[in-house]
Amino acid sequence: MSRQLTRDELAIDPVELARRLLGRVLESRSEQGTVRVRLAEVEAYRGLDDPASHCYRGRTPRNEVMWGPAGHLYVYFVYGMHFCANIVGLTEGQPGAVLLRAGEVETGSELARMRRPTARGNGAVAKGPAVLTSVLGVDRAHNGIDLTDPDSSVRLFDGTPVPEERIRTGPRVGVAAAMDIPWRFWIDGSPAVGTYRRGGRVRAR
DNA sequence: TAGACGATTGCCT
DNA sequence: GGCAATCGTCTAC
Repeated sequence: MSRQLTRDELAIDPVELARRLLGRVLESRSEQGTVRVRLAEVEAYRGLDDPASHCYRGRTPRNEVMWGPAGHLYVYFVYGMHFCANIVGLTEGQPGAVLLRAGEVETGSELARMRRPTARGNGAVAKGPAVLTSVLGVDRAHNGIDLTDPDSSVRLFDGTPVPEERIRTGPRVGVAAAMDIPWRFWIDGSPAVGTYRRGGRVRAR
């Protein structure tokens, strides 16, 4: 069993944190069972100087968690039907977080498939931020949860390290602002990482 | 208080 | 590859 990460290890710049989170294992426990996902794709959002970040326009009730201590989970609702999960980085008073985009299901693939029967990748991978949250069973109720607390239902473990040469970086996905900033990190060759889609969604209708 | 829109996904052509 | 679904959050008035 691998070691649970400490708050000190997560209280760093989100860009550096994003790189370090690759290969880490996120575990969610519930009455249904346990699902463990090895993170394969993440994106950094650094508060005040990043126009794509939820914190760019200041502190609001929604982004409150991002302003708090590192190692907590920031979950938000998007597009009227999906949840996305972030891990808060930096220290208190300095907003910033890392969006969890995709991962490989290590434990509980049956439960994962049950939670997301139509998901791409048949339960072995969680490809996409909203797929990742539903596979883990994470929703609004998990907003603000402490990933470094041994008693939490969602916890973060050190997993297996990723060799530097397998880490790739590129522009963030689906954000219209600051598209040129290469703050997306992924593990090269991971089955959980999809093809790149340009940011700046064209509005339908 | 009304209106615009979003860190997405999956169905349909 | 195109685009609809769907609603919480934020901004402007």
